[in-house]
Amino acid sequence: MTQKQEQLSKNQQIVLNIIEKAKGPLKAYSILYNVQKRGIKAPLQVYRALEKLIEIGKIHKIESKNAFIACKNSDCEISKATAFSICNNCEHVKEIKNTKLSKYLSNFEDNSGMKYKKYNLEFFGLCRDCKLKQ
Amino acid sequence: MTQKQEQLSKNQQIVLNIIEKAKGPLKAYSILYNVQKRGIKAPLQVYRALEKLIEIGKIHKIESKNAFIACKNSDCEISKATAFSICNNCEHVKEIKNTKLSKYLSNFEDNSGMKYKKYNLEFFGLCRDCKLKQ
DNA sequence: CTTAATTTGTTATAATATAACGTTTGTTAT
DNA sequence: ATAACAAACGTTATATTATAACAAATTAAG
Repeated sequence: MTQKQEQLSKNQQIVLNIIEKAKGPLKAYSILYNVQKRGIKAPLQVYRALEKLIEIGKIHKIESKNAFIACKNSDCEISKATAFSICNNCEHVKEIKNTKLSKYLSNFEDNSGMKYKKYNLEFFGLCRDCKLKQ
Repeated sequence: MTQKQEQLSKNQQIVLNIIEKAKGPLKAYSILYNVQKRGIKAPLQVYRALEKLIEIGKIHKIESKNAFIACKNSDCEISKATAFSICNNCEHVKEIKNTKLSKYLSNFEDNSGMKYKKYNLEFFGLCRDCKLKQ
């Protein structure tokens, strides 16, 4: 077994647990509220944990929502290529796991010849449930 | 001539002018500072103009930077499909105009069958200048 | 004109995020 | 084991980004 086990610190583990248990993306201050019973008292403690967790690819930030979600893409150890679908109605967010898409985007080059190491894509629309309810 | 000329209000015009003259994306409070000589005094006046300008597709928000940039894509009247390249070093931001890319993304469907009306894509890397300087 | 809708001006405040500082804990090399 | 260094922690204060609420002024449409 060559699986490199990332050793998380206490606060990082607490914050990650909350995010992984959540049904959708969580906002920083909502995380803070949730972890106060576990000893984390200040925003900065949360933000520092979030920063680290993003860095190692355990979570992602949904930029359009300023919210944080656990990575479901087990094979993106350090996640530089992210894509999400976001329902405009119920706000449900799902990480998109699509090899064709990620290959397409990872290999994309614009006319300036600039090659990209990282991208974030956010799709917006209505999820199936919300489409039916309309 | 069926060109629908959007009639902007005074504040909207002021804010748009600043953004169009800028070399890169501007932050809301930087815009505020820049337009105070023209009578706009409060953040809300700026944010309201920004909201409208985004709605009609004159500007876009760069989510990862909380900054606003003029739309260079003259044919996306109401811009629901945006893509940007962002240099991690010099922070230069450029709107990507690439028909293949926008077609690919506009037609993208994930396995849930969800179809998207809107997307925002932000690529990160080193622009040519910064790559050479490294 | 007058009614409705939009935009404005203003004050206050909410929500999101980081600076700066010193302390503690964990890792690595001797 | 311990010195030296790096990473994480705790804490206070503050910076940055964004919206609520309300009344007045302006503009568009019938």
